[in-house]
Amino acid sequence: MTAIKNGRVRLTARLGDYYIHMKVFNTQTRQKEDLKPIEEGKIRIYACGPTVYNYFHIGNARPLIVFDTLRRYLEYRGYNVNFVQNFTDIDDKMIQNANLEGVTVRGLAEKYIAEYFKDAKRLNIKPATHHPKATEHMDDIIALIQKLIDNGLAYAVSGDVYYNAKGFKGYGKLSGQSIDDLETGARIDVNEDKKDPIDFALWKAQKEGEPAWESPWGMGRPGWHIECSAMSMKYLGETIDIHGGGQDLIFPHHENEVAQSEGATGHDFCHYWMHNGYINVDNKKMSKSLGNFFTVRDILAKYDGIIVRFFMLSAHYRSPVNFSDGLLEQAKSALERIRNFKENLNFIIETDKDMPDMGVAELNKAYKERFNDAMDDDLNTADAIGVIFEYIREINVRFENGANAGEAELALNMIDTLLDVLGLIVESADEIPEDILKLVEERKAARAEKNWARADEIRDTLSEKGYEVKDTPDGAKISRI
RNA sequence: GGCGCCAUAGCCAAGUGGUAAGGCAGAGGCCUGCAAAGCCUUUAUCCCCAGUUCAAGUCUGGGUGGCGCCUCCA
Repeated sequence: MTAIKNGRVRLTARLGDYYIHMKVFNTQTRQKEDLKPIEEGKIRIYACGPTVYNYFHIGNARPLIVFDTLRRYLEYRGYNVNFVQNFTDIDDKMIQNANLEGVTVRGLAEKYIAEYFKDAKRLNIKPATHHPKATEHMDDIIALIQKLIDNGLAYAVSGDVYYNAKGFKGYGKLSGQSIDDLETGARIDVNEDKKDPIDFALWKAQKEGEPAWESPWGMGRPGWHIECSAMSMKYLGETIDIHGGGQDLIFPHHENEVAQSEGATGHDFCHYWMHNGYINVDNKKMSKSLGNFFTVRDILAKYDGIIVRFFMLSAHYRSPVNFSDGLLEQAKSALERIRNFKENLNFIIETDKDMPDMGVAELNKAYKERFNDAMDDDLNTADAIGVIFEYIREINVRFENGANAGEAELALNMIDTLLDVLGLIVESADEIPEDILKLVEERKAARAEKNWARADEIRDTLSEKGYEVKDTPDGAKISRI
């Protein structure tokens, strides 16, 4: 199969019965690689979800939006995507905030999981195929820890269980660190029970007043990393295609997941590691510990979720992006152009002029290919958005003097399809109420008599009622503001 | 100290070694009763210095500036 881009012919490799176009940047190899699914036509993705101890912030929103977009794109390309995103509902912060809010850890989790779905919906993030919770998978977690002990990669010490990092020969391969370097940089751990400073906890013995579960090592709770290994394996099998998350999870979280999963199964845990860049504020990483973060909830009070989503997708997912009100304003204006385009198309459909076809079908094909090429190139959403705007101009030029409804419908379907892949909902015009239509008619009469004062007066009235009227050679166009 | 990332117009941003997409903002114009939308024109010695090459924003080396991971964090 060939694809023509910039006048040059690009050859794509044939793999099995599929033509695999997509390349993704793999953190482990630090290069773009062809995405070859384990199972033809299917993709298994695990993305680390939020710890549900508070509303999620704009930094958390980035991986949610990025991997939701990846999932949407793969589905659009015909893959069956099994997308798993966990909720961490037990850890130190959960316990701390539950105490602060005077609720149980479970109550805290329930509250913020519900709030998560509200915010996610406004960002147009689809629910994952599965949303497993750590506290509901204790048996799986415990079994996995036991297996690591049996494999000689973990040891129990007075109710705690630690992973013997040096026992896993691949330790450090994801983050590109050698064990020795890690050890040099490791902080002195107060815990004397660890055999080595780089060992990490798989199970933590219960402390006074903390929630705990029964285990072969006594009452306790899982360490930070083990839940992802256990739940990934349960829902996606021992080897997955893609694992996603923020760059700050590469070490230690994902490195430890590799050690846990591969230490237990003896084979590859994940083929492609995809990590998104940070959201910065004033060029500094936004983080919970620095306290310079904005919750999505706060931002949504001022900006539509789709504006936030567009803002995120307007840069490549691996680049750091600065966050500010000014940039959201720019995103808002850019979306306005798309909205106008759709409104103009709807108007053309209503008007339905008797005009010859203008080659929209061919145009759609060409632009869809360019859009796909952009997305195939490591999910280059910024480039894909550029393609959408170029398409908009191209159609605007061709439809300068109107078009037949069929052509406009083709264009509308095209733009809706592409926007949907990116998860960008741009609302079409609602039904216009009778009283508004009457005013529009009245204004039309006034204009025919060149009674501009009256025409402008009606336009103001319409504006107050939330409608905007635009005059075109083919009549007045009315839309909601 | 170890590992790594980034630097493209006023702002945001894409860019496969062959001569700078797109969006926002600004200026001028077309259209228009006015307005809006749309269209056209316009705004870049691609951080600096060397090198490789017929050709470098793109590759190599060296600077400068900014940032991150190695510790809870997306």
